[in-house]
Amino acid sequence: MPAQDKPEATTVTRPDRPDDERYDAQRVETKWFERWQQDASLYSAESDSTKKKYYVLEMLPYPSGVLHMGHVRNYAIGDALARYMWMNGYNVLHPMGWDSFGLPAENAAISANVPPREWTLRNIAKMKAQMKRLGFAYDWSREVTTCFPEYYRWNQWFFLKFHEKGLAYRKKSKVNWCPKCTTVLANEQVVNGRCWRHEDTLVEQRELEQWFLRITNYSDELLRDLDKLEHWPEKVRIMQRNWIGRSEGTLVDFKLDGPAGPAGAKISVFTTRVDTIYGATSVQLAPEHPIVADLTSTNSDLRAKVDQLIAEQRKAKEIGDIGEIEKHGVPTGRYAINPFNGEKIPIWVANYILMDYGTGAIMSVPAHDERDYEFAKKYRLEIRLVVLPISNDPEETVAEPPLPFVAHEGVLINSVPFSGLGSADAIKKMSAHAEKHGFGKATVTYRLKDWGISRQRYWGTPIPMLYCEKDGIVPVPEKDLPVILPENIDVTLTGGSPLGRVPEFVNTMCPRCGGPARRETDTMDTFVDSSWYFYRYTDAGNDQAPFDSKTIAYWFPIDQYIGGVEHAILHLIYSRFWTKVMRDLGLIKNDEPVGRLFTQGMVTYQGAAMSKSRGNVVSPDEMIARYGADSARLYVLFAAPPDRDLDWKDTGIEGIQRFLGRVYRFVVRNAQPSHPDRRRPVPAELPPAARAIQRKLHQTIKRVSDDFQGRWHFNTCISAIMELVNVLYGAEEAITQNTIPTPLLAEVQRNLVLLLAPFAPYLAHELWEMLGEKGNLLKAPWPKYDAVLAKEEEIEIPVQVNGKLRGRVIVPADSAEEFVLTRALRDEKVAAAIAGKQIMKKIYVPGKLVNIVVK
RNA sequence: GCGAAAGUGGCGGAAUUGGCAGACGCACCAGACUUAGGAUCUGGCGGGUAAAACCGUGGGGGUUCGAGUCCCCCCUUUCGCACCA
Repeated sequence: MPAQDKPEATTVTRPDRPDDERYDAQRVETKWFERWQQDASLYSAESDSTKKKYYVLEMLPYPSGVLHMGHVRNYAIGDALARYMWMNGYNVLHPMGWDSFGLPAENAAISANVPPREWTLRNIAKMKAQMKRLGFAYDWSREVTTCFPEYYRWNQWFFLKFHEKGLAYRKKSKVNWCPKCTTVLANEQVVNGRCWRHEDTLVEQRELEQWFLRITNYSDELLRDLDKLEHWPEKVRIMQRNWIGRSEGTLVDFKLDGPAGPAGAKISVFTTRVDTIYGATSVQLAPEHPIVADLTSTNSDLRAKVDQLIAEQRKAKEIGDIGEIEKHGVPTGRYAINPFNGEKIPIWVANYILMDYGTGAIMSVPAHDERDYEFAKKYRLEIRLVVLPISNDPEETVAEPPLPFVAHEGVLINSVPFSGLGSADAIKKMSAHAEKHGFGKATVTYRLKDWGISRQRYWGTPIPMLYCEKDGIVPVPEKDLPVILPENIDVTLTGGSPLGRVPEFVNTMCPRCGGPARRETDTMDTFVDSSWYFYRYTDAGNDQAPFDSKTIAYWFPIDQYIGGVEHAILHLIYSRFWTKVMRDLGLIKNDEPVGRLFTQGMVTYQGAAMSKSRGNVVSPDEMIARYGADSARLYVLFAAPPDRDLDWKDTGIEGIQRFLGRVYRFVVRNAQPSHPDRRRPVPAELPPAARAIQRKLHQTIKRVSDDFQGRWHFNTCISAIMELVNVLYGAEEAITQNTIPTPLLAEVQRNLVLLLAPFAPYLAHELWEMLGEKGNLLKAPWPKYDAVLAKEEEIEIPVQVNGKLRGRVIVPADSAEEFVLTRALRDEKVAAAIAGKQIMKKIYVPGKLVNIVVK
């Protein structure tokens, strides 16, 4: 509207932009938030659907009470994918739940005097409200809350099944104890000798009776099936492979020379290089090896030295660098007999031998092992060469290799009757020999140990076991499940399992003999809860079974699982184990729970992980209040590719807000919801300005669609949409002059909204309505691009001379090589660059570039 | 020590298959509109030069008509593993 048409402008304060063109995120988001609230089944997965299914899952959070930006990023990725799949016609399962057992609730009870259940439920309510406000499309009818008896009774049920199959057992052993958690930890929960929740707290070793799950029965399968997980990040697979730590080798028994103590008369040694056994010049024991106790029982001087070694090992573990420890050892004065050659070799105790790997004893072969070499040098032990490098030339006499010679390919010497054999061959034959003579065998060891699940804490699933004086350990009968976690108990006292102080809980009756029995008072590790929760989503209300097998067959495996890499070992290996056990129980058919895994990067602020103690926490609530949920979501997707770490910048989100404002304004200005032509086909012949818009539109649809299918670089998707919007703004003049046909203008706006829908659902819904569209945008069909329309008619070809850019020519896209080269040579700057020189070669890369090589 | 990933303007990042390095955004600069601008729009924005030339993807070498991209060596950062016998 021309300025002279509004004479009152001098007196009235008037924004340049009418209010209805300004994007008010709060107004729009509140409006849709309220509408979405009213439809509880909006995001429900269909049961008995004939559609193709898509199960997209984000790792369920611990209900700490507040979402952080890492959550927002995780869920924004999943939500975009879920919405994209809905728009592509899939039956999408996109659930959410709460990993709601665990220590923080108990600690809150102690510090704030709020019962754990109350504290937890309050937090869940807060976080759920935040999730809803962020517009995440979850099927809340399937919500799983692990601290509810409806859920944890199935933990107990599974435990009984595991127990029946011999996969749950009780044993006394050294276990990891965190003094701050005042409970036991699984091996997976110990990081560099410290508690995974308390970086500053050293884990102690305690001897306790504990329940274990026999994950080691599945070591091999867990390892083998990693190869099937081709859509998992290589990094995670490597971490799991390392954790399982499979190692092939040979067990060899060395007889103890002289009198034996209670620990026995032989020392079993594990080695991967039995081919070097003729070079063994000592046996080295871990300081905590049981035989060491025998050997030192009459020698207090030696005992003191061994204790010193134990202390050194502990200290090194505490510092977290057992690898750096100075090698130390003491001779015991006793000898062991090498069963291969009958040789007597000295027994030492050394601080670099670990009790928890292999057998806690090794044969020391200084000539062929770096550590043994270092040790032997230090203590002047014999170094005997028994393997030579393979020579390529059989005539050549092989020189002695530099020591230690650790290559795995070699030829045995000094090892009659095995001399002359190659190492690999020798290992097989010598293992067989040991087995035949009863002093050893080929074997496989794993680093993976059974999963200790007992926790001496209150806020967890009670382990459904009883102790009867007469019948011993008795499982709670299935019909008596769930064993309810008592409420209103005082968890503030310390020392022992809190449940042990609740007589009503502890004292019960033995189901076998009717006599008095005591309940198990430990609770389960919370990783039990998260090992199978995603199965429960498929049938969350089932009170007859954990789930329905047929429904699982439809939904599993999970198509896309998204979460932080910090669970690469813990949660993800336990989940795989649980799946395999459930399969063997006949409950499910799939071998693996997760088809595709995506690990998103961390969200940092000022270069560091956000944490309350650092005071660098960016609050999603504050971002929503300032910029709106769409902006916050779009920004976390735009600022970096999702697999990379993202450093939060407040100015960045402002740019996103501006962009959404531009989109909004464009549609407000150009929407023609009741124009009769808006649904008509776009004419085949278009003026150049219109054709440019059409071309850009189809290019953008292609780019965004391709990224969803492929590499998930949502940052570039969003860039592409920004480019489209920039083109539209560039065409504003053409639009006001009516050069852009209405069908095209309507189509480009519809598609723009559709492209934005997975990322910025609030704005997209608002604009969808503004465009006069009646159908639900959530399931509106994803736009298709036309490759022909996306193609440029004319392209600009850069022309290089000797690889340097000298000019450009504009040619029709389908020009022949001949034509392009002719035009290139005719270019002024190019002609100047080759003047007086001889053309050696002319290269034309179709549609890309020309390079003229001259001399 | 072993393994993996990464290193590109002032910043986040793009360049998907060996083919115009710096898309898109932030910051900054200029202009327009304005009583005003922390709104909006338009333009500029690797270094260098009057303009060119020229130089630029951690460093060095190589392959190629052509290298951010492939190969070799080295440096740095992050992550994982770490006396695993």
